[in-house]
Amino acid sequence: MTDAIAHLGSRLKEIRLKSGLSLREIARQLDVSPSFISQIENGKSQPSVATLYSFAKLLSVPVDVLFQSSGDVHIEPNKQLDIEVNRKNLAHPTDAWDSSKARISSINPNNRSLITMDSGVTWERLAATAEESVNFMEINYAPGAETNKSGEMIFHDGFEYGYALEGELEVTIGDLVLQLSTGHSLGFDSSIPHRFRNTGPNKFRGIWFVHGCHSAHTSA
Amino acid sequence: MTDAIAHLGSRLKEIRLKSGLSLREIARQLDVSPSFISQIENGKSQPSVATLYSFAKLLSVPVDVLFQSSGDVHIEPNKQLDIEVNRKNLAHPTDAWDSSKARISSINPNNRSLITMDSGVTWERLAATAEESVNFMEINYAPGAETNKSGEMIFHDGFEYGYALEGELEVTIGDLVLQLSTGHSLGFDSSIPHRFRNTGPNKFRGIWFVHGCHSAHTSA
DNA sequence: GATGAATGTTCGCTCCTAGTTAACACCAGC
DNA sequence: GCTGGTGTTAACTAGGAGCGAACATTCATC
Repeated sequence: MTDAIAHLGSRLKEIRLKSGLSLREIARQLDVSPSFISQIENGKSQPSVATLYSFAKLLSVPVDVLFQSSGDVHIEPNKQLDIEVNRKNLAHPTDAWDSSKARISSINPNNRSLITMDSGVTWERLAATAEESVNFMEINYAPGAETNKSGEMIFHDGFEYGYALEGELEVTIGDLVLQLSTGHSLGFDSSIPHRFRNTGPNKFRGIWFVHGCHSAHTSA
Repeated sequence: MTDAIAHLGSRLKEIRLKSGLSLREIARQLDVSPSFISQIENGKSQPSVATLYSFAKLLSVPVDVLFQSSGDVHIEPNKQLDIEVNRKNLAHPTDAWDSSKARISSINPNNRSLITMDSGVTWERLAATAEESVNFMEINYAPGAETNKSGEMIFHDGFEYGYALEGELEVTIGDLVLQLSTGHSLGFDSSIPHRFRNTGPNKFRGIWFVHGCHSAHTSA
C-alpha cells in the first residue's frame, strides 16, 4: 500500500521543478536544511506533517496533489478540430441550453449537444426536457482545466449534484476542498462559492445535475 | 505555526465521530495503538505522514480536509456492511431518504446509504442535501429485475433523469419503449406512466435523478 | 583555468518524537 | 459483582526527522 507515500518525494520534486524553485530556496523558506529537502525528494527521509503542509503551501498546491501518482500533466493543445457546436463562456449552467417542448428526451452518446468552454471544459447535454433552469449533463475537464482561470469562485441559486465517472477532480466549495474520483458523488447548495479543477494527469468525466438556479455570480 | 496543524487532531476527531467509528476501531484498522490515536486527537502527539494518509483514507476524506477548519461536512456513517440499512417497497423515490441539514454532502462509493427493493432493485444515495423531494442516486437492476413485478406502471409529479453506467435497461414511458445502454441518457416528465426492466444478462447500473415529485401512484 | 557562486547529494551524528505498553476512569448491559 | 465497550494518561524506547559539513557538478566572470 501507500505507494502514494513512497512516491511522495519524487512528486514533490516534480512539482518543485515546475515551480522553478531551487531546493535550497525551498529549504530556506521552510527553515530546514537543504540536505533534508534532498533526502525527502529522494525518498531517503520523510517529512513531518507540519513540514509537508508548509511544503504544499509554499508550492501553492493542495496537499492531496502530493499523494497523487505523478505523470506528465501535459495539457491538450487547443485542438479544436471537429467543429464545436457552440462556444460560450457562461458564468454558470443555468440556461446553457433552451428547454425543449418534448415530454420525453432520449439522447445517445454520439449525439449530444456540446458546449465548449475556453478552458478545456466541455458540457454535453444529457436530456432536453420541458423544465427550465435544469441542466443534466456530462462535464469534461482536461488535465489542468479549471472552472475559472482567474481562480474566482462562482455561486448561484439552487443546488448542484455530481457523480465522477472517470479521472480526478478537485472540488472547492467554500473553504472545503474535496478530491472527487471514480464513483464519488456529491451534492451542495450552489449558493456557496465553488470551483472545480482537474489536478490529475488524466481527463475527468462526470455526470452533473444543476437546477433551480436563476442567476449566477462570481466572487474573487 | 499554522493552526491548521494545531487543530489537526480535533479535526480528525470531529470527522471520526461523524463517521461513527470508535477510536479503538480506527487504531485496529491503522495498526497502531488506541492510545496513540487519542494523543493525536488531543494534539499531544502528531502522526507521521503515512499514518495521517491512512487515517484520511480510512475516513474516506481527502487529506486537505483535515487541514481545514471545521465546517458542516456530511459524511455518510459507515454503512454496516451486509446488513441492509433499509428495506422498503416504495412506490417511487420521493422521500426515500430524509433530507439532511448539511449544505455540502460528499459520499464515497463504499459508504452509501442503501435501500433494497424486493425485486432485485437497489437505490444507493449519492448525496444528502437539504433539498426535499430530490433524490440523487445510483440504481441497480439485477438481471431480470423490474420496477414492478406486477407489470404496473408508476407515475408521479416531477421529472426524472437517468444516465446508464453499465448494462442494459428497457425503459417504458407511456407507449414508448427505449433500450438504455452505457452512455445513454434520458429525461422525462414522470407524470407519464413508466417502468423499467433489465432484460439483459448482466446487471444494470445507472445514475438517476428524480425531483419535484410529491405523490406517487401506480396504474395498471 | 582559476575563482566563485550557484546547483543537488551523501555520510555520520544527535536528539526529538512517533508510537508503545501499561494502567487508569468511565459507562452500559447482564 | 463482572465483562466488554468507550477514551485518557504516564513512562518509556527505538527509530528516524533533521542537522552540519564536505562532496561533486555546472555555469559565469575575470
